[in-house]
Amino acid sequence: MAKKGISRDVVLTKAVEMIERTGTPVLSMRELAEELKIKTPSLYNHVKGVNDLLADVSRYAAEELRKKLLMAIAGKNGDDALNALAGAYRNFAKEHIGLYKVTNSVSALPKTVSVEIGTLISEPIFLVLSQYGLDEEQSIHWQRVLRSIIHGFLSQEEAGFFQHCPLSVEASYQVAVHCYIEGLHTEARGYHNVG
Amino acid sequence: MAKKGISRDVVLTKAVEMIERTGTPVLSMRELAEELKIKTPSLYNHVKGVNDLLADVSRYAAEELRKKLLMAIAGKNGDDALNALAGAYRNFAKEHIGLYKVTNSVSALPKTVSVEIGTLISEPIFLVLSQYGLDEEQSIHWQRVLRSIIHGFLSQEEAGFFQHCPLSVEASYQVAVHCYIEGLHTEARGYHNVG
DNA sequence: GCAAAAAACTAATGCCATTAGCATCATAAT
DNA sequence: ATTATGATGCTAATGGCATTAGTTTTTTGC
Repeated sequence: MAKKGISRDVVLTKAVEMIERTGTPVLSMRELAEELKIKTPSLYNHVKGVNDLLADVSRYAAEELRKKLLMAIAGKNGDDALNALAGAYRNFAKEHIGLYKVTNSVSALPKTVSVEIGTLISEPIFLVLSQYGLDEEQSIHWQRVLRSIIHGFLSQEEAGFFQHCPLSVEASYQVAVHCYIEGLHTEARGYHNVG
Repeated sequence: MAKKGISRDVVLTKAVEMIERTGTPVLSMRELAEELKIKTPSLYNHVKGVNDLLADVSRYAAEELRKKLLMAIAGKNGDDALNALAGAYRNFAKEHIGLYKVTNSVSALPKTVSVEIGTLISEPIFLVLSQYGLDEEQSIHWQRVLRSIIHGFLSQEEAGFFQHCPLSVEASYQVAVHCYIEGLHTEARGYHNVG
């Protein structure tokens, strides 16, 4: 009873599918095996364990998010690009809540993986910020701030903290992003003007 | 072999102690029992289960954080109060990283508990914002934004996303908070001036 | 065709939370 | 003082989980 056409890639794909479906960043080897119609221990022919697998899923999720961010800012400049990036980030969280959560549950992962994920996501941000004429230190500060705002907002929204109040969450997000852009302009003005 | 002086409160206290010590928001009934020098099933005489206990720990953590925020803003106004609140929030996360994480891992909790926790933490923020003369909608938006910035920053810092870059994390936090205050002033100016 | 590697299986280990049922002790009522 | 009751502890058992060991079967490379 061998050869069911299962490879590391097939396992990874199924894991992603399950996380997308359930919307939670947790994986069960048992359920994974069940869906692949094999017994649980057979999974270990393809992956080292559940953490190994989760690391791969995290990498995949970060790459997907990165792609969306890059696509969103392609051909745009300045505030347009920033707004597009913020919108794409939120869309990703809305459409792929499970994957989004995975990118933020890096605490359990080896540090090398979390650094890798951090870089994948911060690069599109640096790309946009590069048009504001900040020096290197300021770029890093403002990259941190943008990620904080976006991730902070999305994770609180996802946690349901905004639910018990009828006020538009989208509008709040606009306020947050607009606040950031204003602050960024004020900072950039200290160096030289930006269009 | 009965009566070891264990009550629900003693269990809760030990749970908090363990979470503080390990810095992670997870509880093991086995380890908890071991530290209390009883057998695991005996815990069930005092708590319904691990989720029940975690809900209580979350409540406790939120109350502690709330106290710190209220103390920080006591007697302060406007930007002073905002800066103090932001500083106290970060101090709490630094000094009680486990408890801080618990307040943010509400996903697993019943919604009633997460709403309760959300309210405990948002009230000090509304208190500070009330001095800026915003209308009710704007207050809610800006409360959401402040929590997003603070929580987003602290959770990314905690996740180690800022570690691989030598630039001062404290300075980045100042940039974030300053950006928020600037934006808030711009918004408030639309209504009337604030001192 | 055959040897070796790959991939599936069964069986077993050990961790965990939780439940059931029993024993013991403190206390309050008789 | 004695006895009933309830609270608190225990042991034993269940069932879920990830993981490992060892075996069998199939594919693949020569």
